[in-house]
Order: sequence, then C-alpha cells, then structure tokens
Amino acid sequence: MPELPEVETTVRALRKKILGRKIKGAVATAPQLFHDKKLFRNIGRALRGDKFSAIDRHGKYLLFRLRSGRTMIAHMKLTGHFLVKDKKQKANDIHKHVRFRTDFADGGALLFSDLRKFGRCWLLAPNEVPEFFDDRKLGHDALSKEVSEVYLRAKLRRNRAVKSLLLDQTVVAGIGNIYADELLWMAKIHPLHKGLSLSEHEAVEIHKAMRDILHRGIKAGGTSIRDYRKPDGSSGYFQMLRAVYQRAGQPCPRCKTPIKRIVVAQRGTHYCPKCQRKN
DNA sequence: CTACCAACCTGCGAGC
DNA sequence: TGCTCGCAGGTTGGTA
Ligand SMILES: [Zn+2]
Repeated sequence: MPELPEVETTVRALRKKILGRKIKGAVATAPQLFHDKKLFRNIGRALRGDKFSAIDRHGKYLLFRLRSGRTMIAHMKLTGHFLVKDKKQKANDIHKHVRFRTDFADGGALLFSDLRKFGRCWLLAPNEVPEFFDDRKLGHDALSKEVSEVYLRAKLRRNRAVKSLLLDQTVVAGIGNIYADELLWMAKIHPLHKGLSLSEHEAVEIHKAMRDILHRGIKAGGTSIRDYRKPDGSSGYFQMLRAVYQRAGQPCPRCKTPIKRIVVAQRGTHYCPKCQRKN
C-alpha cells in the first residue's frame, strides 16, 4: 500500500470532498482498527456532530483535524484505502472490505477499506499528537524542506544497507518498498551499498532521485498494483512508469540487462545489476 | 548499534 | 479441480 505518494494523493482528494460536512455517525467493524477497544465500540458517539476541518499528512500517516480540536490519525499499512461514497451511490465490489465508515448528515460517507486489516486509527486530544510522533521517533517527511541534501546525507551515514535506511521511518518518513527500489535505480546505487560509504556525489544523487520519484508518484496518483485506489475508486498509474519494482527477469529500461530480485531488510528488492553496482 | 524473525491478516498465482 | 507454498505499498516488538 500506501507510501507517501498514495497517502498524499488520498489526502488531496479527501480535502476536496469531506471538509466541513457534518458527521452523523460512525461504525467500525474490525475490532483491531482502533487500538482502544472502548473507542471501537463508541466511535459513532465520539464523532457525532463533529466535522473534519483540515487534513494533513506526515510520512504515511493521515491526520484528520476535527472542529472539536481533536485529531484522528490513520495509517493504511499494506492494503488500506479511503473511499468517498455519495448518497445515491450503491454498494458494490469495491466496498467488500470496508472496516470503518463515517456517515455524514447529507447521506454521503467516508469509508476505510482494508483487506488485510492491518490499518490503524487513533483519536487523540490536541496535546497527544506531538507525543504520538515523538514516541515513534518519526523522521521529517521525505518531501519537507527540512530534508535537504546535507541533512539526508548525515542521516544516511550509518553502517547499514542504504535501502534499509530509506525504509526506516525514523531516518525520513514516507518512503516504502516500491519507491525505495525505484529511487535507488534512478540514482544508480546498489540497495546493499552501506550508507556510511556513500560519496557526497552519491548522496546528492539519492536526494535528487528521492524527490523526483516521489513527485512522479504523486503526479501519477500513486501505484495501483493490487489494492490501492484513489478515494473515487479509480487507479493510479505509477505502476506503468516503474523501472524495477516487481520486474525481476525483465529488461532494465536503461540498459536492457535483466532485473534481479534479492532480499534486503526482509523485503523483496529489485535492481539492475549493471546500472547499480556495489561500491 | 546491527541483523533477523515472528506477528498481525487475507487473497492470488504458480506448481504439482 | 484442489492442495500447498511463496509472496504482497508496513510496523512493532522480541531475540542475538
Ligand atoms: Zn540497467
């Protein structure tokens, strides 16, 4: 699922659709969705009468700001996605795995669909939001101005495989398995290259590729390989633009060498053995 | 520090 | 057809 570009695509679409609409009620159908069992049962009462006043994103987390001052934080994990349904729309296949719905007074609804039920929501008081991210030691958002070339280079200066560092949300928040593989291909860096031994030039290339790939992902509306959908139910198209992710055995778009698959940080990892040499 | 593993869930495609 | 295995956009918590 959802990495930074998918979450950003979702946030942008939801801002246009759900801000200011009065909440009539809410129902959760997967007990594990809310960490708090009591909240799972009472979410309808907790949200009734409130409105979403803004929606923000930090890495892969969505922050739904409520007029009451509270914030509902959501993480879509692997298969979660939000859908907006209007009053007249009939239930259909794409609603099969809805685990949480927020109903608006106008008859529409915000749905959270999540086949594997890994997604999580938290309803927090204003003062609890900073500590939520502090506890997780979440890094700056990958596209924020704080993540400069110099900053990223310093954060990558560790004795670990560069791909594992890029996936580590305490290093920088938002990069996941697809975009890590794609940006390393673009920067021509082997995924097992140690962060510590990156040259200044290589670190600059990674920074440039990271921003470029994430922006392209957003422009494409994300990657819809399996489950991910935009809130209107349509697909993103970054899967058409990818160079290496899940293309093992197929030709590298740059040099035609067959793409290789290895495992790095317990994740399937795809790269071109000719364009991305170790050291 | 680092690396590795199991858990949390459901479904799909490959191979037999 | 039907079974088993491996694999999947993520994170957390445990071990060595
Ligand atoms: Zn190549």
